[in-house]
Amino acid sequence: MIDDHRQRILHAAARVYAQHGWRGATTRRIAEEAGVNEVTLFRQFGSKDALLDLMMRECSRIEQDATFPSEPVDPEQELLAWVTVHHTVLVSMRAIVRQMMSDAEARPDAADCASHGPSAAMAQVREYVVKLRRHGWITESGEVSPAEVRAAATMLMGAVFADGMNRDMMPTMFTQPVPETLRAYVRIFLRGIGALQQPAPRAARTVERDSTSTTVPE
Amino acid sequence: MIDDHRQRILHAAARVYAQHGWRGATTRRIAEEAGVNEVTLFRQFGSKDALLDLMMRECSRIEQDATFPSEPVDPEQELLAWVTVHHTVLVSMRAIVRQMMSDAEARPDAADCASHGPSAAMAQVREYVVKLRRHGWITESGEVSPAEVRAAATMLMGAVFADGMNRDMMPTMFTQPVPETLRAYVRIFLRGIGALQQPAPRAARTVERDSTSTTVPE
DNA sequence: GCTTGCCGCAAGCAACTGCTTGCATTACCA
DNA sequence: TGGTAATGCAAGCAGTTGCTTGCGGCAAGC
Repeated sequence: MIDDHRQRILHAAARVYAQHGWRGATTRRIAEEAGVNEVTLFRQFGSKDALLDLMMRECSRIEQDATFPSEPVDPEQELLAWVTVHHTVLVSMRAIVRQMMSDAEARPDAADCASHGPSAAMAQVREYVVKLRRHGWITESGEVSPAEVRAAATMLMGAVFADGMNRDMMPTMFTQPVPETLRAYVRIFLRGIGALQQPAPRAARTVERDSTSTTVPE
Repeated sequence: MIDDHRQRILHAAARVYAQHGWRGATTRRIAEEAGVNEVTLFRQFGSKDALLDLMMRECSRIEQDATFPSEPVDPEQELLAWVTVHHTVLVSMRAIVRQMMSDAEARPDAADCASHGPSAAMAQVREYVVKLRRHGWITESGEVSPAEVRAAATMLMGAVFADGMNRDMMPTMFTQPVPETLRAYVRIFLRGIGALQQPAPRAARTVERDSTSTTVPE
C-alpha cells in the first residue's frame, strides 16, 4: 500500500510510453494517466529519465510462464502450445516493444529490455531441441546439420516474432488466421530439423500422430 | 537542378527521421542536415508534417531490384540469391523501418510505407512458389497442404524480416553469420514445402544438386 | 536595366516540456 | 496533541519546437 503511487505511476508510464515513445511520454501525460499530480512524479523518481529507466527494468522482469515438458512426448503439440503462449505475450506487448526498438539507438536500456523476452524464449527453445535430440527425435547422423538445426530455431522464433509484431500492420502478408499459421510454423520447423512424424527410434515412446492433425484443407 | 534543394531536404529528412523518429525529426535538425536554412524548408513544403508525409511517399517508391528467374532451375540457389538481396535491403533500411513501425499508430502513412516493401517482396515469393508448383517442384498431391505452403512463405519472410531488424540488437538470438543463416532459412523453407532435393517429375529439367551445396560442416 | 522568384539571415511568437519552488492539506505515529 | 512525511495546487522558469515576418542578396529572363 505504501508504494501504491509508485506502482500506479510506473504502470501509467508503461502505457503512455507504449503509445507515444520516449519523447512523446511527457511527464504531464504520465501524471494525468496515473491520476497523480505531476510534481509527485518528480518527487518519487527524480527525473523523467529515471522513471522511464525504472519502468523498463521492471518491464524486463516480466517472466514468460510458458514452459516445455521435461520430456518430449508429442513435439508438434508441445511446440504449438508453447508458441501460442509466446505469440500471445508478444502481441500483448507489441506496442511497447516497437517503441523500444525505435528508441534502442538513443537508449541502450531499451534495447536490453526489448531483447530480454525473445532471448529467454530462444533459450527455452534451444533447451527443448536438446531434449528432442536426446530422446531420439533428431537423429545425430541425419541429413540436417547441427548448424541448420540452430538456424531452424532462429527461424521459428523470428517468424513468430514478425507475426506478432506485424500482423496488425501488414494485413497482406498474413492470409490465414493465427492458430493455423502457428501450427504451420511448428510443422515446418519440425520438418526442417527432421523431427516431424518420425517416431523416436531410440526412446520407446510412440505417439499417434494424426490425432492432432486438425488442419482444415482450404 | 531545379529541385536540387527539395531532393536534398527530402533525403536529409529521411536520415534524420531514421535516427530520431517523427517527434525527434525537428525542422531545425533537418535543415541543418540538408545544409539549408530552416525557412526554406517551410517555403518548399509548407509544414513539417507535409514534408515528412512526402518523404514517406517517396520512400515507398523505392523498388526492390531483386527478381526471380522466369523459370525455376535451381530453387535453393535462386531463393538464396533473392533472399540475400532482400535481407541486404532490409538491413540498410532497418532504422527507418523501426521508426515507421513505432509511429504507425499515430501516422497511418508510416504503416503504409513500412509495409510496402515487405508486401511487394511477399508477392514475389508467392509468385515464385506458383512457378515451383507449375514446374513440378511441389507435388499437388504431396503431403504438404496448400495452406501450409502459404504459411511457409510467410514464415520465410518473417524470419528474414526479424533477422534484418533484430540481428544488431539481439546478438544472443543469432549465433551464426548471415550467409549461413539465410541458406538455412531457404533450405528449411524448401524442405517445409517439400521442394528440396526432389527433381522435377513433370518438367524435363534435371539439376545437379550437390554442385551448389557449399555448406561448411561446423 | 529592371522585374521576378528563390534563398539566407535575424528575430520573434505561442505552445510545449522538464523541472523547481512555496504553501496548504492530509494521514499517520509517538 | 504535536511532529513528520507524502501529496495536491498554483505559478513559474529556461529551453525547445513549429512556424511566421521582414529584410536584403542574387541569378535568370524580358
